[in-house]
Amino acid sequence: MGDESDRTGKMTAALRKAGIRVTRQRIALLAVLAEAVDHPDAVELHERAKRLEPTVSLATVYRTLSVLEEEGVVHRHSFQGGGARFETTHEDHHDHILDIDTGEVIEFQSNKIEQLQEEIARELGYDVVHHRLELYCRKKL
Amino acid sequence: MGDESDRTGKMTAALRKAGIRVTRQRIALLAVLAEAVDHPDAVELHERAKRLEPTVSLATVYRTLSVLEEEGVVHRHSFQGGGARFETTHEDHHDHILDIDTGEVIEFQSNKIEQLQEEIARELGYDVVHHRLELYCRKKL
DNA sequence: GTTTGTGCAAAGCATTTGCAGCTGG
DNA sequence: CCAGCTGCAAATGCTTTGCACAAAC
Repeated sequence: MGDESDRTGKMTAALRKAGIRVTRQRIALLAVLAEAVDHPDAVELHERAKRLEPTVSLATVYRTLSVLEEEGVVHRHSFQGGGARFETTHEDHHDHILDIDTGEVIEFQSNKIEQLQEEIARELGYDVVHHRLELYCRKKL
Repeated sequence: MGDESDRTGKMTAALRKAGIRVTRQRIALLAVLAEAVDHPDAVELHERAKRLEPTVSLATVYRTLSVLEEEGVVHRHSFQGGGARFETTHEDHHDHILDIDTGEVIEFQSNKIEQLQEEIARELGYDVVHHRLELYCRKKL
């Protein structure tokens, strides 16, 4: 709980820093994002936020998510099937495993793969600006 | 030219095999796909196909692409920004580099990365069914 | 002749936007 | 106060679909 309000605090601070007004709707969304351990989509975030602040509209959820994304506070993922899903940015970069059957998202991290990517791009005359790596998987029996 | 009609031939064969009728519109689309070296989207494919067969509609392009995808004849890619882009399936599996500035697509292949992916999934109790790896890059100076 | 494919226009879906009113600083 | 938000509803962009006609086999 301490952690959670810390994160919310950091987020509101980020809003303030960006010269952006701190409204009831935005606070609600930030709280929801802070406590989310899954990777919810906009509709899901909207539903959760409405429980804290019934006046939030889906349009505002989208607008706020875009602002937060620009500020680097959240990441937007466009996995296969359905709409975008969001997560709060955390320290370490990571990629995702998606459980095909359940839709569950598992995070992982591989420096080796990262290095190989850079290497491949370099050999072809490119610099990697960002990448997308998703493993669509099924649980082993 | 021989190669190209070979590929078209293989594709029509694939249609026949799937018990699907071979129509003028589908032949046009197949020809366009066979000669495409880039990764065109549906609208672009529609425009090219219309040059061969003016009666093709965009709806049919989409419908045919879905059939071809199910038959494993083409692959659909959903890169960031804009709609889906298509390419004919070729022997070797590969991933993509996307030039952020030009939209150009470069293919590459890395067994090492592939192996690492399997390894990571296995350790977490998963089998990789398929994956998506895209490097969004900028040309080095 | 059936059965399947086609064009057209309308519908779907996720997301964005214009606008008149509300509200934070 | 007044710029910056907000909800609402309408608009967007890509893709799919219902339907009556056309064309494969």
